Amino acid sequence: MSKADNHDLTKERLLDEAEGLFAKKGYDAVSVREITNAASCNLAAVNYHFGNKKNLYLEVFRARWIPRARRLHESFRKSLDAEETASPKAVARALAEAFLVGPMSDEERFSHHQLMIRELGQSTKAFELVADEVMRPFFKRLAGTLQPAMPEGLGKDGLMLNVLSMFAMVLYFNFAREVVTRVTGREYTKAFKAQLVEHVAEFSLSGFGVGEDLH
Amino acid sequence: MSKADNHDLTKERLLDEAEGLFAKKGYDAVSVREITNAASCNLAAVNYHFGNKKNLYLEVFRARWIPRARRLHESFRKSLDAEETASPKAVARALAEAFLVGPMSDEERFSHHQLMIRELGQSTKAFELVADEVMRPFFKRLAGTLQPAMPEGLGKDGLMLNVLSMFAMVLYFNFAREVVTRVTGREYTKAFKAQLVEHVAEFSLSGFGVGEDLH
DNA sequence: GTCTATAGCAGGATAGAC
DNA sequence: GTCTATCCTGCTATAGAC
Repeated sequence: MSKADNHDLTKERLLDEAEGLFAKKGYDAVSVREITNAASCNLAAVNYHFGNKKNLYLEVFRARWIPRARRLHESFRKSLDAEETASPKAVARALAEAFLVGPMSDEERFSHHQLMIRELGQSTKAFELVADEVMRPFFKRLAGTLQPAMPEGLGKDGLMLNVLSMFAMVLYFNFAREVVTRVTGREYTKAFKAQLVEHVAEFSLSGFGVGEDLH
Repeated sequence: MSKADNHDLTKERLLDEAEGLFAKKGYDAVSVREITNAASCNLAAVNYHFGNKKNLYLEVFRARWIPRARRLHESFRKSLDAEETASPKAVARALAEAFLVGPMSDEERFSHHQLMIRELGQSTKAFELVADEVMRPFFKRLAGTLQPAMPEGLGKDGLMLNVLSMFAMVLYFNFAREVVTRVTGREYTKAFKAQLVEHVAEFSLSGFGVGEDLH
């Protein structure tokens, strides 16, 4: 293995482990020692590769979170293009599918949404990044796609509130698993996730008030 | 002022300040020094009154969060009883109203939901408390209220998913204010909050699929 | 009950050998 | 690039004066 390879590998491992730990426990609850242990490298590696802990956190967003969000949005777009028309029905289903089942593993999806949630409340630098580079464009585009099919008289605000509500659901069902499981008695099996997709798609579709049934 | 008064006041101030700070920054990001400074008392006060930091956190939930949640649920119940029948329409509106405007100040509501969000992801002792003593009973009862009015063929699971979806919205609009503001361009004024209540009520009502219009 | 002082430890960061 | 050794800051928690 060349030095460059090793260099990259260490850095990548650090990013991977850091993301998992930050997602699970939050920035302040994770120590640099914990991260470097998990990545099987030395304590000094974080400072060498990223300067400091805060910067590692930011880099997790830049190098991992944002690209994944982009992949997620692409996956959503693709399954949408497969349909003939971008009916609200198709949009609702494609979005639910992408976020609740989507192109990533359960672990990855959980980390992804945990990190998002942790940032949504605060106003950190990572939040700015996520909000401006990913969320805002995504919501705008989603609103644009849905707009032609929305009922008359629904203003720009109303449209965006519909989009946000739909997003609120996928977010909740991803990150509040514990509560969902406790209240419904259901584990996140394949069958239950399919049911969730169905539910979110139907619920949002009706919520849009377009008077169209999913079935 | 008697000693007992002072004792209580210090303890109460500690709980108040601790809740605000924990909500804003998260457990690990807040130091005991920060809390005692905010409460204008001595560093040792936390250990004297609560034993240790972790226990203060738990006590914030026991003495502040849970009672407030109960008040919130009562306020919801009351505005529901004022209506003639517990139609889905009335339920949706009352719930949105209670959680988005409700009986508390903006600051208080923000703290309340931030703390909830922070716990939803983890599986801490505070979460157990919140989930078992407050959320589960509330959701069950809500489901019971809605059940008679739900469409035929909607199973127990489907009903609970409806309840959870509705809750997901009020949660999101309360804690993701920054994003909502950035995306809609709207601040959380009285008018906008009224619009949010309207939206959540309408969206959920349609989402329930009961084929009834809010107006 | 409230304070000061401090013990005791874990954290982030760095210097310098290899 | 990676490691060890170490500095220093800031934390929780407690002992003991008042």
